Amino acid sequence: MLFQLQFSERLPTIMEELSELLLQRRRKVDALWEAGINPYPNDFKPQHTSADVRDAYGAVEVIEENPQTFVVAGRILMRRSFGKAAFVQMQDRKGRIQLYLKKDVLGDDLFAEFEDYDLGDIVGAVGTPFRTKTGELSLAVTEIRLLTKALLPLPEKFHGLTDVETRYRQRYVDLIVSPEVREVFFKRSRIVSLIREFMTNRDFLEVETPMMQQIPGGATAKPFITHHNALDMDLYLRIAPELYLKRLVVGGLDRVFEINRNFRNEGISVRHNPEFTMMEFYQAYATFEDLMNFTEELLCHVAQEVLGTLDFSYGGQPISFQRPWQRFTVKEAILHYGDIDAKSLEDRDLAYAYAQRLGLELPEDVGYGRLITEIFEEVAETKLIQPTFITNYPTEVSPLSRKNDHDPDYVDRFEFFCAGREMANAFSELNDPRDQKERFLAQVAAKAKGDEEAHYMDEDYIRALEYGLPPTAGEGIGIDRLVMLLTDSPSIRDVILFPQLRKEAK
RNA sequence: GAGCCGCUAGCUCAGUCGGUAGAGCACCUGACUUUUAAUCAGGUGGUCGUUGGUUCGAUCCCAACGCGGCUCACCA
Repeated sequence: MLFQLQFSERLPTIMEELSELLLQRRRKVDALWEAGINPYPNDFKPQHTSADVRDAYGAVEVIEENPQTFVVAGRILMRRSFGKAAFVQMQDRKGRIQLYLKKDVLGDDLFAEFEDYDLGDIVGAVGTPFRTKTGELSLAVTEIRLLTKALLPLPEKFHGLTDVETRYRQRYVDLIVSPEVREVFFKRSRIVSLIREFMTNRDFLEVETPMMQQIPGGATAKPFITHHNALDMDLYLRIAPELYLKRLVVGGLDRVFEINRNFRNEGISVRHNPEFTMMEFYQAYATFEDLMNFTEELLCHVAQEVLGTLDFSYGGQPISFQRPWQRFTVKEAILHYGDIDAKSLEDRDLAYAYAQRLGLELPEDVGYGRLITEIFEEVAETKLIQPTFITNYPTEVSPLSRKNDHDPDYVDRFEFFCAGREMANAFSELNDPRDQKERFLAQVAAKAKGDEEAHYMDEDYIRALEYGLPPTAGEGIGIDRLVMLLTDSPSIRDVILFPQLRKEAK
């Protein structure tokens, strides 16, 4: 086995057109094999991380004579050599630690081997902590070993990797050299964990529902289509889990949540990736008003834990999560941020004329509900910098929401905005199967008229409602956008490890 | 899908009013046993995104295309 591996590794390199720089590294690997050294061993077990060293000695000013020995492993990022000694900066999953190597400690042979290491190589080292003249905590290395040879050189140490295309395509390089990028994804993981913990503590059950659906439902969006060969059936990648989660509430799982991907076949922008992560949750016997309070509690908890404060900034704008958060109805927001009086806004034709002045291109027979929703999005959405709940959405644009008891033209729904973006959408659920069927039929009619994003009829969902969905409120929170907000990231691509790009140009 | 901007060494960037390119880092050689973007001396490294066009000559001017960024449209 070892022989085969060495044999294959030592086959003459196919003469690709490689620069001298790249050929040098390959020759080093050949030389290692020839010297009987495996450049890719897998028998070194690190017992500590850089954080263990910091935790144990970071606060110790004067380190005693016989400190603890640490066994660490990581990637070499920097080296400063002095002939018979060298400083090396090594990075592992917890951060960076400086290693100090001396020829008289390592011996001539091992030191010579070390001198052939390159930036980017992965090494294992044994050493004891000490402080350098300048006070930096370092490990005085007694043993070091090459664990993985790197064939490609790392980006420059000072400017790092700034080419955004390379950062997204080769995220592995970005993560190696950009501590602030690592930090964003550590925070993302922490945010998701906190949400999961918060939900679980409130007795919500985490579930997973189909990503591949025969009828894409639960949102107004264009789906991706795929095909199952054995069933010879087209399937849609889900645009939302909503209808499945509510089926579970029918089934008696009356507090459920799911954190997972949705897929929407739409444009890509700093706010949109074709696949994105949502948390959706449903709570029986709750109303959309309960969920406003719930949302405040959840997001304040997450912000406090992740940032240590409720006051932070996004893109240079101060944001305060201090409660209570402001609340407007759709119409109040239009009147507040737009340039139309209350009486005119109530008049469909005058409102339509206003929409035209705003440059909105709407069909002449557009319904009043959709009309004022479009006006709201145009005049108010980007101005909602501080956390804001918007309520009183028209029934026309809310085919899955419960009608308001006092005004059936509006539904018991809110959307949550912050930093000028929609972050969440929630409503008391429509659980009257006959009403739901009529709403679906209206959507089907709209689809027949060419509305690509109108909902499909879902007969099984109606059947589920006929068994009885308890009074329920549900909400979806955009995780990527929340992470953007809490990490001050200008683009959704900065919070998604592998954002969608076109195929790489040759 | 449209508009604008960008693409030069492994990385970060200069540059050529058209005469086939430079720097810093990295790498190689040498000096150096406490550095912090270590320092000092010398050196290697490029089909200037791709394909055409104009021209005696194109990395530079023009066109198309590719990829990326931003804005707009669609949307969460």
